[in-house]
Amino acid sequence: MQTRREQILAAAAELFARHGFHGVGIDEIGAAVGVSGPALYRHFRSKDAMLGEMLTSISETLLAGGQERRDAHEPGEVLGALIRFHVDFALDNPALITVQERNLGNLTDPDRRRVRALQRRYVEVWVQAIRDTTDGVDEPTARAAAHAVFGLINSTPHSRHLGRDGMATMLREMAVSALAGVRPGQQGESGLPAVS
Amino acid sequence: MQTRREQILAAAAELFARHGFHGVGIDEIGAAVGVSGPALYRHFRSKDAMLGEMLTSISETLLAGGQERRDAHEPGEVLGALIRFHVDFALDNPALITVQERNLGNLTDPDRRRVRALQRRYVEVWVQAIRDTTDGVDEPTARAAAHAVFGLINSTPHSRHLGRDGMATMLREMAVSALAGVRPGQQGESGLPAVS
DNA sequence: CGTTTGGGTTAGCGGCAGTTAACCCAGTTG
DNA sequence: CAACTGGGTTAACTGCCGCTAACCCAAACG
Repeated sequence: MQTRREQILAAAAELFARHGFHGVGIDEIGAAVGVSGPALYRHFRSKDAMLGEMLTSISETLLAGGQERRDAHEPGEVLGALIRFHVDFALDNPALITVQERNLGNLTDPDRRRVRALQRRYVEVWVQAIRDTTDGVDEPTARAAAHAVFGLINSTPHSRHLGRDGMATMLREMAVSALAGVRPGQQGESGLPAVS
Repeated sequence: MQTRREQILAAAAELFARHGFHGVGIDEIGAAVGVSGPALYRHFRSKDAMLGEMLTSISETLLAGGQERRDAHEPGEVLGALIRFHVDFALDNPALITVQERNLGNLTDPDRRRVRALQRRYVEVWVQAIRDTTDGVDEPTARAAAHAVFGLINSTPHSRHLGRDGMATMLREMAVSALAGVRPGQQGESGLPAVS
């Protein structure tokens, strides 16, 4: 059973994922849990706060899961465990994954800082695992590779053709292969610097 | 040199990518091109129309590029060409990629249908190329794999650590490896059916 | 040289969305 | 059993946002 807050957050996540943060009204969220409109203010200080809590809790869950995998496995096994973990999370929480990807920009400034910090630490776990697995790969490359694999795994919500388990196996194998394709060596420094 | 419409669309794309469609006001878009507010209505019928034209033109560009690659290469070479093409497009138009990923849901109904149709055809080109390369792989799997690779390549805007060319090489290699990791065979039918 | 036209301006309207106010009412609880 | 409290309701305020109106003005053009 879920507490009311969780119930609301789940419904809101679904809606935010589909229509974007600003595309969803307070009344719709209320309607989705059977109460109408301003009743939500008994549970959350504001709409922004809902998104804030949602994204913070996702990031915390990911970070905690990542650290756990890192601490519970031999260095050579960590990356595989991380992949399994992330694939499962993405497949079981497609709405959350979508919201986290799309709506970082709609967070309030302090919330965004918090979430960014958590995400950075999660990525760091991956970076370490990647560098432990394929040695010789520099840190920026490992970070970029991690982001690329997140993109691959998080593509899940956009293609629900295979069953949940078929999808899981395919994503795991693709992720493993993709990371195996990351070459150590040249820093790749040749293009223009970032714009932003 | 760009026509005014293109200039506006480019600015709008940048803003939509950062703050989401509903997070950007008409006035901000105007300000971004040096005119203020309702001047945009000399060039577009509505804000919705701007997004519509933006996404339609992206999808058309992708589809055209995909078909071109398919027609200009031996069957065995098509997939590689598609990868190069898509990687280049994503790296050179990060804002557009972001908007296309995030804001499909904010399109007007007819526009969304149009864009979806174009996207489907683009995906179909990939599916064909994948099945021609790794034979034995069924269509749903190929489609899911295509989406996964899009996710991988489109992760670009979120990680600008390497230079443009370093990023390009890495993404190409990861994409190739990821697709090489797609096994033919079992249909993966074991999970729950899609929710939506 | 008058006039059409493309592109711009500011003022203002109408609607909607987030939030607050005021009120209500079941349970629990001393 | 009175009183508190948690969770709900509807009405109303306020500010923003998309869009239209009305007006302006340079340059092209017959």
